[in-house]
Amino acid sequence: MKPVRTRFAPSPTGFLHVGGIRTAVFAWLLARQNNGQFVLRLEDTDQKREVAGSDEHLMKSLKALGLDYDEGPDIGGPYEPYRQSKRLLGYKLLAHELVEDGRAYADPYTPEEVQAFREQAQAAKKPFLYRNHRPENPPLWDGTQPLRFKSDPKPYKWHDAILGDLSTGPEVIDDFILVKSDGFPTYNFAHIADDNDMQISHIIRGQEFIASVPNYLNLYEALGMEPPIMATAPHVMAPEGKKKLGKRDGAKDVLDYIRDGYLPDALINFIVSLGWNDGTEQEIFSREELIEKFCLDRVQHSGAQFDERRLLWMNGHYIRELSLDDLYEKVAGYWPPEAESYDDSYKKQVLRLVQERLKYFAELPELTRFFFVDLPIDNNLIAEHKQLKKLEKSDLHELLEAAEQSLQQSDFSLADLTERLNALLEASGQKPAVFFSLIRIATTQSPSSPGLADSLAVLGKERSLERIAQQLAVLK
RNA sequence: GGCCUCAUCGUCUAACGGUUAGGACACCAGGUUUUCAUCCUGGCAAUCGGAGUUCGAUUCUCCGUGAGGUCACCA
Repeated sequence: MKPVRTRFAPSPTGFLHVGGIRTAVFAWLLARQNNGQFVLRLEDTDQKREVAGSDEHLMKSLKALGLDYDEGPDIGGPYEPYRQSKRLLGYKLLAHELVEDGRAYADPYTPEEVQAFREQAQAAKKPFLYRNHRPENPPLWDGTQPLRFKSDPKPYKWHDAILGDLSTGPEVIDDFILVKSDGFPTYNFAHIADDNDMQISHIIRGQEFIASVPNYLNLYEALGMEPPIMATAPHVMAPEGKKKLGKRDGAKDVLDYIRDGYLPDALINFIVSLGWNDGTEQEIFSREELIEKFCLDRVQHSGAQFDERRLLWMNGHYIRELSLDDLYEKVAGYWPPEAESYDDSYKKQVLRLVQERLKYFAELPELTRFFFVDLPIDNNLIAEHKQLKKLEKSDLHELLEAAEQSLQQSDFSLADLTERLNALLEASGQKPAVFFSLIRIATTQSPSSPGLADSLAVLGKERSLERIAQQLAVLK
């Protein structure tokens, strides 16, 4: 068997989103699983659509997800260059071979004339086939006309590593363009030449290419090349509606997920499990497990809707699994600005308290700000509290004052705080939802927080009592 | 319109032709003597329709229906 060499071959026309990166993940897994190579090749043959800087952006995205490639435009490799715009000579030579073999010819029509043929076909409600208009005596190809493949229409049966056996009739085979009038090859031509040159063993791509495969098979034959294994991954669908996930549906740049503090392993787990499972009830797979267990023939045949809530759950799960030290290191850039003057030990105590509720790192400031700075008193927290709003101001004041007195005696150790809070509760005859909420609001000025005793212990005596005093002043 | 592909809870999915059709996310309820979160328990919820093959179809076949893709000098 041929060594496994897979590739990801995006065109540099923008950022990478969850839908677009899935074939890259599959290809990467397959390469790692088989001790093969994963190749990055930039398909920059359409100068008009190219977006400046997106090549760098693509490479950054792959690296951020830990999808390390063995060969690529920035690191080179045995088959360089890995950028199609730098491989033009090779395509030209191959094109001339086809011309000499009588398998390619110059297209004599203007774009307008071809468009007229197309409209004719459309009006007749028939599929457009250029070969119905194939010229009898095409001009010599001088490089200024498009070069077309002279196809040999026939039915095809082939095996797709994901979808299984597929077949089509001769009616789908056409004389597609190999080289455009600007001298650049089309994707249809260039990828076949490159995959062959680069010894690619598996092509994994989206189902938008499935209709073109018979044409590719026809071209492989004309070139005398052995086609690689083909695998067609179904689309990732937009969360709303039933169409392919795209940038217009608000599909986010994967780098934005990384910036918001999604863990690469969680993203990979999520992307792979969107359409693949190992047949057991396992949901969480480490990268190593995925490399070991992933297989193309268990990839779902139908499209999968992108559900961000599931990603959120999964990321939270991965965050909870992290050790405190590891998490602390990872959230370094996410603290609220007010945290800057605090030491590692204090921030770690805070982090320990919020770890279980953190879904992604960018949430850290809103979850922890009150640990670092006194927030202004928010009267709405009491006014809109479903229990506290029923009580008179004076009653609230009385309750909080009792708390103040007891807490003044406390050493603010977690054990002492817990004991005192429970004693206070009992003495007051109030429900915890009332009494503890009041203290919690007074000391945090936040709608939610970690456990009360935990929060107070971290905040410390001085600061807690100060905040209670301020709340008392307002309740006067 | 032609051709190709697909079809199980709201979502992601499991089920050698024989299961009370399983799990996860989300949601709802209860518990862990404060909120939120975590964790635990429970609940809601699905085989697109119709024929056929079979003792028995989610599973195999056919016909519908629906959805997606494609019919570019885009990839």
